[in-house]
Amino acid sequence: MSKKNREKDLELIAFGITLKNIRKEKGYTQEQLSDYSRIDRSFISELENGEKAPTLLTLISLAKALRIKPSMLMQILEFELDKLTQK
Amino acid sequence: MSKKNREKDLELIAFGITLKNIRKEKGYTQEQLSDYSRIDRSFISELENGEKAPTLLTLISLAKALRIKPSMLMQILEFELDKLTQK
DNA sequence: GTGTAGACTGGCGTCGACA
DNA sequence: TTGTCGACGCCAGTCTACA
Repeated sequence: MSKKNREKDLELIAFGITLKNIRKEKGYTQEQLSDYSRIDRSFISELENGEKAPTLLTLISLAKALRIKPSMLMQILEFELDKLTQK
Repeated sequence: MSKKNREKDLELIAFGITLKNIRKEKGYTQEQLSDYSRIDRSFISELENGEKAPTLLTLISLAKALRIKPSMLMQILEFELDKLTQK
């Protein structure tokens, strides 16, 4: 549809917030998470800022590295998304 | 690396099974799900057969079309994945 | 420790068609 | 109704580098 005004998707913003929060709770740096998940650090940075959309496999890799279930990650994402859409 | 005989990822197989099961439970055809989610029908077919990996946005679109929470979809995926890895 | 930019490769996702 | 095929655009994801 109207992709002219490329504003970032709220889902990606919510995912970024979720990822960053969990990472910090676990006390990891982006670089450590990159090592554990084998996802490029610069890409993790972009994910946390809601600039890119991960694939399912990337999502699962990150969840594993964070020792959290993907479904739990999605639950938190939904929670963050609610907060964003209520504003 | 370089697996000549590209065996499919178990995660994608599990996702495909999950997607197909939920779709059938809702009584949708691939074409109907395609209309609701605005994902190409041929791509949905490939997803159900574990041949492709969806992005997070595609995953959420499909979940919405199926009137199920993404976190619930992931829970079922984890269940199916357990069944696959136990064999 | 993080954000970003550029260049690059592979694969996500679309479209049309046919069994 | 679904699987698959070919063609293709665009973006996921990598890598290097710098503030």
